[in-house]
Amino acid sequence: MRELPEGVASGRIVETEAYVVGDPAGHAYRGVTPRNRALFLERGHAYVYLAYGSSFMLNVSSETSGVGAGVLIRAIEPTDGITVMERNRGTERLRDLARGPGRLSAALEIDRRLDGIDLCQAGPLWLGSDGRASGEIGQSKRIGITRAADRLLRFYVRGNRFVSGPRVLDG
DNA sequence: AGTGCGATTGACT
DNA sequence: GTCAATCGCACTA
Repeated sequence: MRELPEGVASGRIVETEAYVVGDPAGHAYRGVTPRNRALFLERGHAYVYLAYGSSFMLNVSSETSGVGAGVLIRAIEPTDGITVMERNRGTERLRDLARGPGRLSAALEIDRRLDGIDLCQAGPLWLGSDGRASGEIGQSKRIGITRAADRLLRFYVRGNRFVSGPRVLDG
């Protein structure tokens, strides 16, 4: 859920990637730095960084305080605040609003200012559950990385059209 | 202080 | 399908 002056924008998370403890592909692999410090916060905090000079990536810290690991949120299925997201993305194509981590951040106006916030309590950005089943979960290799590229740490709602990249086959 | 490189995207052939 | 833009940051010296 993203709380903005112009209203609430939110959606269901349909695609994630895990960057686990001891993972050479993870930003926490080489220890704490100014950029990745939020990965070492208690699970449920936001780690936001800029990739390729233009795209913000939203992650959720996933271990206890002092241990670095996180989950990258790669896509959401938009449910509320569609108009706001359309304006932020410069398109009215629903499927393109938040399919991909950079697009998701653009749609929800996520940037470094949200780095380190607690996503488990109400605020400018937070996570909630509507109690509904998410659907069948597929598993695959992570997208766009070179190290530890064969690990099956990407998870997505199988067949969901708001998932970026492969969404049917495992592996 | 300088350098190389991405957890991507959008434009283009 | 291919490819360049773009810049903060981690790494080397």
